[in-house]
Amino acid sequence: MTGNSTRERIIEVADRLIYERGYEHTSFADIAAGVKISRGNFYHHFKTKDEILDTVIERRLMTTRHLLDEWEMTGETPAARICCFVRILVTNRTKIMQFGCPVGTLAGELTRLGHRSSTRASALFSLFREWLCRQFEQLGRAEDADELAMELLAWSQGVATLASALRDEAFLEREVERMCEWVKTGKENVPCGKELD
Amino acid sequence: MTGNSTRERIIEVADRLIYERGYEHTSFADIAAGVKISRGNFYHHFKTKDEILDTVIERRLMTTRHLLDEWEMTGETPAARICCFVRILVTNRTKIMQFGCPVGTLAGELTRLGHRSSTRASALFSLFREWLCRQFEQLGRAEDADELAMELLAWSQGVATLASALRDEAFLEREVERMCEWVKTGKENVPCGKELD
DNA sequence: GACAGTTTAGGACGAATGTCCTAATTCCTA
DNA sequence: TAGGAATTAGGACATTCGTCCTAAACTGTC
Repeated sequence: MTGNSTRERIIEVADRLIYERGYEHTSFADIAAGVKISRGNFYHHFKTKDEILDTVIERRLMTTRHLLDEWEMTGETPAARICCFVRILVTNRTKIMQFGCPVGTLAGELTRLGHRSSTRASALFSLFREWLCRQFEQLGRAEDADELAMELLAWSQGVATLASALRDEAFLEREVERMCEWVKTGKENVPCGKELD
Repeated sequence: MTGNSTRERIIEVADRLIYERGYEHTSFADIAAGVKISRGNFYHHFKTKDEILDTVIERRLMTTRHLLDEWEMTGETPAARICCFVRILVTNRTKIMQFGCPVGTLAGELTRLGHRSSTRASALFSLFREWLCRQFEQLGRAEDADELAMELLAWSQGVATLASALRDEAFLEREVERMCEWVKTGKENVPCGKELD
C-alpha cells in the first residue's frame, strides 16, 4: 500500500500507455510488460480492464485538481493564472505533438465508443472549465465567464489537434502567445493586426 | 468495376466504420458483416487492412476536393464560401456529437500510433487549409491568409471536440454563428459584447 | 518455526484478430 | 456453348485479446 506499490506502478504505466496508444489499443500484456510483472499477477490488482481505466481517470482528475489548486495559490492576477493553463500546451508540447491532448483524446475515444466511463473522462474538461470560469469571474467577467472558459478550452483543443496532425510546433507556440494576449487584452490579436473587410 | 461493385460497397462501409469506431477498432469481420459478404471474399479485394485504410483516405480526399470545388463554384462572396465550410459543423452535427470530426479523429489516431498513413490522413487538413487560404486571399487578406485559415481550422476542431465530449449541441451551434460573424466582421464577437480588462 | 494472508508467476480458456488457402460458383468472351 | 478469368464462400492458421485458475513464494504474527 506504499506509494511505490505494484498497484501504483500499474496505474502509472497504464496512465502513460492509455495516453500514448489510446485505451482500446492498450492491452493487459502491454501494461504488464511495462511494469515487468506477469499477466497473472495483474488480475490480483484489477479484475477487469475497465477497472484500470476508471482508476486512471480518477487519478487524472485528482492530479488535475491539485494542479489547478497550485495555480490558484500562486497569488498572481487572474489573467496570469489563465496563462498558466494556456502554457501547458508549450510545457507538454513534445508529447502533445506526438499524442495529442491527453484530455481530448481520451474523452473523444470513449465518447465515440459509447463507453460507460466517457462521462467521467469528460469530467476532466469540466474541471478545467469550472476553474477557468472562476478565473474569468475574478477578472470581472461574471456574466459571460463560462462562455469565455468554453471558448478558451475549444481554442486550445483545436490548436493541439492541428499542431499534432500537421506536425507544426511553431503554430502551437504562436497560438499560445495569441491566447495569452487575448486573455490580457480581451481582443483577438488577428494576424498582421488587420481587420477582415 | 461499376459504381455499385462489391469493392465500392466495401469502401463505403469501411469509411463509415472507420469514422464511427476508429481504424484500429474496426475489424475485417465488422466490415464484411456490414457488406454482407464472407471474410474470405474480402481478401480478394484488399490484401491487407492498411490497403483498405489507404483507399478510404484517398476516397475522402477526392470527396473533399469535389465538395470544396462545389463551394467555390457557387459564385457567392468569399466570406459566404468560408461560411459553407463553417456550417458543415451544423449540417453534420448529429454524427459529430457522437463520433467527433472525421478529419481530426482519424488524423489524431494515426499520428498517435505512428502509422505509415498518418501523413495522408493529415493531408485532408491541408486540403481545407489551402482552400480556406485561397478564400481569405480573395477576401483581401493575402498577407495573412494562411494564418487565418489555420485559426479557423483550429477553432472548428476545438468546437467539435468539446461539443462531443461535453454533449453540448447548443455550444456547437452558438460557436458556428460566432465563426460566421468573425468571418464577416473580422472581429471576434466576444460573448456579451464586452472586452476583457 | 508454524501458520494465515497477501502477492506473484505461469499458464489455460474461448473468442476475436489479420492473414491466407482452396474449392466452388458466376461471369465474360471466343 | 465451351473455356478461362474473376468473384465468392468457408474455413485454417498463428497470434493476441480479456479473463480466470492454481500453485508457489513471500510477508508478518504468534
